[in-house]
Amino acid sequence: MQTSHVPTEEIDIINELKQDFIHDVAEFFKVFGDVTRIRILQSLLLGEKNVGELADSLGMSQSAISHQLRVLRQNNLVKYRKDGKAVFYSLDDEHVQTILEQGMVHIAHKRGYVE
Amino acid sequence: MQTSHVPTEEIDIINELKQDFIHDVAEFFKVFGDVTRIRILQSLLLGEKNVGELADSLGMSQSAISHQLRVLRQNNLVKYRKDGKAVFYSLDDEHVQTILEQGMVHIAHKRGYVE
DNA sequence: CAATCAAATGAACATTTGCTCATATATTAA
DNA sequence: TTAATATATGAGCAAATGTTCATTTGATTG
Repeated sequence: MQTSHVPTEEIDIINELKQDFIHDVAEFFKVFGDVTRIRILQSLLLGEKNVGELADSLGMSQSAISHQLRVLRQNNLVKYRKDGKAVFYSLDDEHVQTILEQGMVHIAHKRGYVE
Repeated sequence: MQTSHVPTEEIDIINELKQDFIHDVAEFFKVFGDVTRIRILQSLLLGEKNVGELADSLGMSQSAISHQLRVLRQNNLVKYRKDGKAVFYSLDDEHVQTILEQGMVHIAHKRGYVE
């Protein structure tokens, strides 16, 4: 066991930060782990859409979509822009797109669609 | 509405494949969306470990870890190697590592740890 | 102003999830 | 073979999740 010059209190604080960090990472991935949300994100890959358009194209209720958009919003996966009565949603940043694409590539490989 | 020369039956088959694909992608991300599994994966970033070592280092029961390892196994996030009574687990492929790291980088950014 | 349309929200409910506890399986050692 | 050790698994339960339904909020139009 190695000795250290860092006080145990500070170690505790660091471990707490680490725990919080892990929690946030898991929470972030959890958002990708739902069929409806993946469908929304895929739809937004093609460009911004308002809530009604998303509900129509996915064949789901406005309420269900709105609930899921809140989850996506709160976790910074999408951003939005108001235009009159409508609210247009789009992907937040490149990380979201990268992670989504990596996941799709991984599954495509596992399924044998790609060598 | 555009016309197409592809029979509706085939379109149906394609849409079903698409649905299955989306389902698999969501299922794949769901596996990353749990604190215990993220902790296991992070631990395996440093090298292979057996079940007991994982349980000890994470301070959780052997059963809980084993249950989660099964989820990770079934979804091809980890592979394993038997050695006597012990079973050593390690990350399955680079996609897993890439996705995990992208997620951590994303959160680090969002938290302001990185410019 | 009232009426209308788009989106957000809260409560309720069924389903899923992750743990514990007990037990089973498998491998090695005595 | 029996005992000991490592891992896997099944049942059960509490907590979390995703949808529907009803209602509210907010913005535009008449």
